[in-house]
Amino acid sequence: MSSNTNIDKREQILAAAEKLIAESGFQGLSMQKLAKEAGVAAGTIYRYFSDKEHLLDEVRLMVSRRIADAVQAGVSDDMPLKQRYRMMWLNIWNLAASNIDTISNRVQYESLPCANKRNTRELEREMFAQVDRLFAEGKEQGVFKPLDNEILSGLSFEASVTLARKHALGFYQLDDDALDAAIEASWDAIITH
Amino acid sequence: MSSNTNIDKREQILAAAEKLIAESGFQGLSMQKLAKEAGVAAGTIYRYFSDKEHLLDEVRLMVSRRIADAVQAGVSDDMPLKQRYRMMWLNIWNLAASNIDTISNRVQYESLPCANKRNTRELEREMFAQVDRLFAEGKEQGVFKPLDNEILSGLSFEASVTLARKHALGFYQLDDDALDAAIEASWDAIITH
Amino acid sequence: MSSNTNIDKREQILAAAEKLIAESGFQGLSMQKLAKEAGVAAGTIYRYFSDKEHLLDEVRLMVSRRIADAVQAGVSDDMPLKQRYRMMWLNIWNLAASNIDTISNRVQYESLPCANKRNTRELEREMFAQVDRLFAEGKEQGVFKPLDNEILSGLSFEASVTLARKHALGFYQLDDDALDAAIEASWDAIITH
Amino acid sequence: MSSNTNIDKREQILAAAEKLIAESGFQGLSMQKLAKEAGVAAGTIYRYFSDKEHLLDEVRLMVSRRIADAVQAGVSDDMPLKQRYRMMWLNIWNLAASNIDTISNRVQYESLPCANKRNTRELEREMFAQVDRLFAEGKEQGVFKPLDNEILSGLSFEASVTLARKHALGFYQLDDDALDAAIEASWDAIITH
DNA sequence: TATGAATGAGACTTCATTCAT
DNA sequence: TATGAATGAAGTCTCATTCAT
Repeated sequence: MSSNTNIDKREQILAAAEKLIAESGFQGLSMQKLAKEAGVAAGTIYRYFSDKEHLLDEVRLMVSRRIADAVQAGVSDDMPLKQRYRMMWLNIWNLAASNIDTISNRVQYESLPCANKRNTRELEREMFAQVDRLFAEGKEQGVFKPLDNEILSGLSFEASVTLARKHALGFYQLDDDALDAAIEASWDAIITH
Repeated sequence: MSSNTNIDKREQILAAAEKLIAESGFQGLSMQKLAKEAGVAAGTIYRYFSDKEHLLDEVRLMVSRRIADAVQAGVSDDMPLKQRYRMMWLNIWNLAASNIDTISNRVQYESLPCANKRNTRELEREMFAQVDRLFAEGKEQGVFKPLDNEILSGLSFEASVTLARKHALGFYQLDDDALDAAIEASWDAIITH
Repeated sequence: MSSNTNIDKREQILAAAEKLIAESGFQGLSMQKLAKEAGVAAGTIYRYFSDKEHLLDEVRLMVSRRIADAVQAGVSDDMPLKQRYRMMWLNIWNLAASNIDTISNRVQYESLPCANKRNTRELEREMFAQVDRLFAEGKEQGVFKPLDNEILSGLSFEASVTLARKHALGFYQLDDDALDAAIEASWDAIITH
Repeated sequence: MSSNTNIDKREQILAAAEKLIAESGFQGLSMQKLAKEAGVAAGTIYRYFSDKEHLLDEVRLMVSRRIADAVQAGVSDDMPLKQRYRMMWLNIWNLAASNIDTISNRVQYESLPCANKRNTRELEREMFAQVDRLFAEGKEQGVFKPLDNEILSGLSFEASVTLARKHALGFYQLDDDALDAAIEASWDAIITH
């Protein structure tokens, strides 16, 4: 019982943190507000996280994990390349649509000092394994250009993120046809012609 | 001499602000630190900017302007489309190389509340007029896909930004050939096939 | 012990505030100085009062309550009118003598914006119920002039306040006979002749 | 010409100060706002007043002088006592009606540290010479009670001030009859019976 | 004499963190 | 282990005053 309670408290705090960040950004997150939202005392937070920076690291990791799961949802290695690509692209896009806060704060998460810690980066790498496998396989088959995975990603999926963010912020509207055209265009960027 | 002392001081403050933001992000920018870095008293800042928010607006505008100038440097409308595209792409890339701070914090600037003020957005639109003309002309000639300029930009130049940032952060190394390949790849994204 | 620690701290702060205001007026009251005088940290004040304005409201209320209690001390409705009047008049006078700070700053308290809030005024009305009853009864009996209570008060007790203040500030000296004469004179103002 | 200009500037500053104080109280008076309102540079104020405190002293004196003039307006020593009394009482009352700011800020002026400087007090004494003569004459004739002038004033004219202030602040309404009754009542306070 | 840009101390307030309970 | 009152450094911003022009 008690061991579960601990885990729950930790999760409670992380969940509350994510919620508050989504609502009011990082500047809006104070430890007292967090304590209140999580339903614990301020001092309790410090039993699970050494300090605010550590807490933020963990929040970021949690969010990355959720994004990774969402992006790779429904994708399996035996699907055709193009189908996998479209699926992940749309997963990213829909993530933005259904969960604007998360995506719109992604840049905030990326701006955090911890984002560059080697440890954190490796973890994220692992989480996006499916993406890596897609690129590796595509290059092996000669479908994709022989470029570093990071670059292929920057040319394709990052466009999805960028476009989704601008879309969420209301820079423009996209109908289904235009969305499809954007997917095809980003596909053009990484395939050989 | 005396007539542009004011202007100088304003510039001093803006330059110092940009430097500090580049070094430690927005959270790291306090008015006291800024005053010290700019070599003025804290109160002096308030002669030129009504409050911190206004200051940040202006920093953002200055950075946007610098980026716009740098991106469009050397580009003229009578060059061939491809040459213009490569030039701007490389301008972005080199901007990141020579001025890591500016580019690496671009996302932070975009997260600022003011980034969505209509006024600010229109100004940025004007600044990137050359980019808009490139896309317009390319679509007219049937070279580019018939997509919204914002989307074409997201598919091509934003990739440059993304790749340059990751490169600057040391995620990977790129030799000249790989760089050239990346440019060609992003070009593939926007042209008709 | 622990249950009334909070109350104590609140009282500490209010008492310190009253003292500092008495010493140096409202302009002299800074939150830092108050914290020091109260023996707490600056931030602690904000656990008990949302901001300076709220603090000042509460100080005012406390002072009003103390004055009301002191003024009406020992007075009961079954005493003769004149005796009640003299008692209250002297209570005011003695309050000034024993507690110069409080009385000498009464005008300052009255200048506070909160002094005109309906809520606050009603409270004060209740506190001076004894005074109101005195005037009501006196008018009923035909002893007092048929004037509004506020006006009767302005003609009689306010004179006590005014004279006590000037006396406390050293404008003049008053022996017991003169004091008695002043009471009788103010009594003359409100009775029918 | 130049000597007049100096005087003008000084007056300009004092007038602007009074206006701003009437509008927003003492807390609202900053030297920069004052400079702007007076149409001079901030530094200029310091050519005429050694510091803010000195400036406030002078403002207070000016206001006292204006009040003294207003109070004694139309009163001459050859009028009957009662007429003089009524005239001055009404002068005070009307001053409050026509110039609420001045009267309502009187308490603020009285709270100023300088209000107790001997120098200032003597000056005010002189200004209210007419009042002093009224009381002296009245006592000589046996009409007034043989009390100190300060006390007679506290029993009579101060009531006028108090009532006028509360009236101006909206504590109650007074018609002409009630006003007349109040004057008579305060007269009762100081005459022998 | 007049200016007004510059100063920097100090105002109010927030908040990450600690520690006695 | 959990609490939450207390802390005090640091934040943004104001303003009386000075001084080079």
